[in-house]
Amino acid sequence: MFCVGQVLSVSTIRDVAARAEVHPSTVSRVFSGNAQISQATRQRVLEAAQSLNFQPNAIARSLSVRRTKTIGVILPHVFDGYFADSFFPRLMAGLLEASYQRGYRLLVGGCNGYQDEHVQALDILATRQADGIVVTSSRLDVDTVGELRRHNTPLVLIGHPPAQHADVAWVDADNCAATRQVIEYLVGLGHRRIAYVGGDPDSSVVKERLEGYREGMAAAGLPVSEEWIDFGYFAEDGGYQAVERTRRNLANAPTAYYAANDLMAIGILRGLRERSIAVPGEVSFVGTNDSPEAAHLTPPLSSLRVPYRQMAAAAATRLIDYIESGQQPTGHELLESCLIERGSVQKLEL
Amino acid sequence: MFCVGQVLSVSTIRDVAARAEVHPSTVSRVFSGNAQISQATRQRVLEAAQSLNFQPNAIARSLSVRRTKTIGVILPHVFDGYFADSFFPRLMAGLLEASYQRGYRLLVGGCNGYQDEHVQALDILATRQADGIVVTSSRLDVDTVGELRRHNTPLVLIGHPPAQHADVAWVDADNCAATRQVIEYLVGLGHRRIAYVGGDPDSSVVKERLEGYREGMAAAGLPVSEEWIDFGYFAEDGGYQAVERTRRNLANAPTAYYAANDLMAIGILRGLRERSIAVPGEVSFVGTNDSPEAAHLTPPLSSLRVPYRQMAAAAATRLIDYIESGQQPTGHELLESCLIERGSVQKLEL
DNA sequence: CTGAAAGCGCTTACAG
DNA sequence: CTGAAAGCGCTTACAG
Repeated sequence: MFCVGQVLSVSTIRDVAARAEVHPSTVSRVFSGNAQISQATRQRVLEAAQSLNFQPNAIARSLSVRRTKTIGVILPHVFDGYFADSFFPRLMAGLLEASYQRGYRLLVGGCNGYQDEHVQALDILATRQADGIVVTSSRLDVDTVGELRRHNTPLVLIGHPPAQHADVAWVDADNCAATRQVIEYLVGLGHRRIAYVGGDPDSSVVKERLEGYREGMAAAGLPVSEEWIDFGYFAEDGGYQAVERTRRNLANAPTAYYAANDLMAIGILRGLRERSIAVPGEVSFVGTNDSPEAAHLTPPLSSLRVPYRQMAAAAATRLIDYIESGQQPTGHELLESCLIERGSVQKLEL
Repeated sequence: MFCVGQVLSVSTIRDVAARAEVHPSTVSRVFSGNAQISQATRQRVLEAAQSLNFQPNAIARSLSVRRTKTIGVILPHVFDGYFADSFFPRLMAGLLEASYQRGYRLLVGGCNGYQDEHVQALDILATRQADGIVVTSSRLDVDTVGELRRHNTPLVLIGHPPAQHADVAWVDADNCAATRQVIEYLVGLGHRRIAYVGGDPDSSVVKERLEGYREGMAAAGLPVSEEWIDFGYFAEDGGYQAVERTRRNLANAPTAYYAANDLMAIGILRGLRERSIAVPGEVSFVGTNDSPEAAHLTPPLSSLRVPYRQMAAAAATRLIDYIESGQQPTGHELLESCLIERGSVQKLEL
């Protein structure tokens, strides 16, 4: 075949060995780094390698050492909303940052729904394409963690583990506590009727936040009307509909909304506007994630900033630590969220 | 070592062979799919595999067939802005979608700047960790494409290739034509003094758009004042500063702005507001990317929607086609952008 | 349709 | 410090 330019590293360890007049194992030793090699032969080998444009084949090495320096992650590529949310880019940034630092790469696979997630993850692990996996979805209806643990696979979870897998390694934000603090903040501003608009009720974050909401209300001695609790499935339109559903009984209508993401908060804003409700004069609202759009809304959206990037970096670091120590990961980390105060919240005028 | 649960596929092809009482090569044949195997022995092998929880080791297979079913992509994880822009998630969604469909996975590596990009890419390829690579950045000051081509490596570029590599495979949006159309649209609404706010002038997209801008102005017979051309480096603050710089000479101030991303458009909006300039009454503006925030600004932002996801999917598909056909990729695709009209643009009242 | 053998390109205990 | 050998777990031309 006719080829222009030098083809990618066609040479192997034995070509280099021949040229440097040493045994292939010696070449291997200078490239795997640790072994004791005399300056002289190292020099010769390096020169030979140089001139042959040699780079060790990572796949061959992986087969030999049974390690790929790769960590896996599975993403539900069929859900458009997944990529629109600011969780995703921050997740990737954190994973990449930590992996790069440790000389690892990310093997990313798609999945066509939550059921497929552990299938894909297991495939990656069973076929030895990655050394471990970080799991991001913790849906209560799909036992991804259980499925993976059954196979005794290095895993760290971003998010809380389900109760039966409490001893798995995980890192998460303080969802319950942070939501509770938001509620307390709103209560402190005079709000008494506060709505909670969650995402998908089958996800554990949403439950944790709901719990924080209930705790906050209870701590303030406020009753919770079930009319104030709604699930917008993380979509703009879900937030919009939540307004409708939570304001059927006008006498009991909320004066403040907490939304589990900013997109729903935007939908809530739209719903309030359509009803000519002054924002934040009559009704305040707080979003979650501090997405790029938050600061630019009218009014600017107060939002609970969740440290996704740091969480992802911590998860990857933890996973790599465990991979390299050869132990099954355990233990956890809880990272603090932080409320960014902006114009969408106001003291309630009585 | 003490282990609970069944460990991940410890068995190999020869364990299965022993159990099924066939030769290992036969086991290999039933798993690699193509070979002719009698129903009877296939059955026996499958059962043996089942009971041993066998899954073929992909790394070993890769070493043997010299193919990983993995495509590489390098991301500049050190640039925060990269992950904030809507380009990134759409890129990933498209790459994943196409890869998944073809049974490929993505090997994602970080890079600590544009100079590092081809170093990382080359490393992935030279060490045979991926079968090909999709390159996303085309910076005019760093010859990533040239570096990769020199090594005769399967590559497809998302974006226009630099002139000296015109024959590389690429897919891109119609940046020049689309920008030109935006300008013509603004001209049609009566605007005569139109500003162009680009991103990083060292990136080729930005040049292409600038060219479209100049073409559009020229076609309308309008002069271009160099004061109207500014570069905001894709940052909100860059857009804000562009307002300042383009309005020093008030008599010559633009009545419309085109920004090469939405974030800069948001900065422009802020700059205009601070000067109490009515939007869109006095000044119109158009962004690019139709990011999630665009629709929710006040006024809602008109934006040029670039089909990043489709571009990425097309690039991955093209790359995989080429990998599987064993040829060096060539040819290209140009995908159409689409202007989403919203409230930030108005007919100029004279 | 199936077996036996050589090979993919490394690594690493074992000698010396 | 270096060599010789066996092995990592597959694949695939070559026979039959």
